[in-house]
Amino acid sequence: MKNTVNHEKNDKHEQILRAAIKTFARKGFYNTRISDIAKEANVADGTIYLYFKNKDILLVSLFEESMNQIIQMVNERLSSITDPIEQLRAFIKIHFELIKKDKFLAEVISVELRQSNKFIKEYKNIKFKEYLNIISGIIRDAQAKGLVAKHLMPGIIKRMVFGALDELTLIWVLAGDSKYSIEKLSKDATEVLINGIAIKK
Amino acid sequence: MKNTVNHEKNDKHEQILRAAIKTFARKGFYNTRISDIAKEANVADGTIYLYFKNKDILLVSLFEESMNQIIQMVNERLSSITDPIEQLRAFIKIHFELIKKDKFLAEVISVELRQSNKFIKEYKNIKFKEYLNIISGIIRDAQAKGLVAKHLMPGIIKRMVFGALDELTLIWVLAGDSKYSIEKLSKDATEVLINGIAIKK
DNA sequence: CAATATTGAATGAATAGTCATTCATTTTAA
DNA sequence: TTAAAATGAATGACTATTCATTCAATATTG
Repeated sequence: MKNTVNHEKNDKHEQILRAAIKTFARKGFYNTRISDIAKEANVADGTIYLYFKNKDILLVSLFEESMNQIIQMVNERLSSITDPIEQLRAFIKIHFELIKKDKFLAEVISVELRQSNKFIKEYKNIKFKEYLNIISGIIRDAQAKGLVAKHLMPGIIKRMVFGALDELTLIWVLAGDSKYSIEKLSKDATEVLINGIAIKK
Repeated sequence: MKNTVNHEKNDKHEQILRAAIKTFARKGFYNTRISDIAKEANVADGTIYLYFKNKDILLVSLFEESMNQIIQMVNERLSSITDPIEQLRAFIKIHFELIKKDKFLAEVISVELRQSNKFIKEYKNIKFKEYLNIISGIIRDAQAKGLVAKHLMPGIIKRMVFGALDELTLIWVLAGDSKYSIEKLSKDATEVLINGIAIKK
């Protein structure tokens, strides 16, 4: 018997996730019907429940699986850099690259994350914390090397950095007009954040 | 006839708004039932519809009326300051003061604003833009006075500043533990943002 | 090699609830 | 007394989830 087609990574799971991302991005989690996702994915409503326990879990899976990929790729790219300030620069660069690569996903994460963190029971969003901790790790490293003032708290700085980047993400994904290019956003963000955090020479 | 009680700013209107803020903060807009708000406000479900056209409008009114007050108070406080860098410093200070004063409102605005901006039809949220434009106004003024680099775009900077402050707001209102005090958040935010934006002397 | 049986993925109509909004009725107060 | 305000039960629309059924693909059998 030849290798059967079905031995490759199950198509439907991915197909439904992509449809969910696209639909949540367009209409938001609460305004999206399971039937909307089913239609977008070209499957029956019931099929979705063969792959995801319920609508909440669909959103959670979407976060988890996406954050996993993002974290892995960020860590990979940062691992070849030793200077923490350069790492922060790279982090910002990668953040915007990812947004540009998957606008729908960026929109879902940016718009739905807060709601989800707060309202989906049992969901602690470890993966999101892990993403934020990449930033605080860089800051701590920089402080150890005397590149960032010791009195700034990494737990606060990571949130400021994320907040600033996330807000810029939002204007880019929500603006129909591309008033600001990703490149300009990335450039200004890098300049302000590095200037703000690093000790001037 | 003496001034009747009803001639003062209608009690029920305010009563319902406060109940809505409290309930939206606790459960989020989509998970809040009109009956929840009614119960919190000690009125009947139907009474809410005498004061607000529907649930969406209730949220919109909440934003509008709150932002009006906030904008007025910020403008008042900034008007006595001439140095734009000092204005930015004051803006951040006031932002955190307001959060401390009304935690529920801060939470609703921070968590629901994105959703609402995107999904409530017809609602352009002029008031929120007005708030952001206070920041860009300060930046433009600072640029004119040579205190901020000309190549930074005020439309981008205002969003970075807001994003950073808003994310810090979020950790404060969502964290049961007060891991970071408002004062520390305010202090670190001010330092990083001013350092990031202002030209060093 | 058929013919038949088994499997389980996929379907989508039906269910079972939920909740925003309405409005006939009651209460308030001038 | 009467107009306005308030009430809350009833309505009607909406939708997440279920599950009996279908059917294509694979396995079994003679």
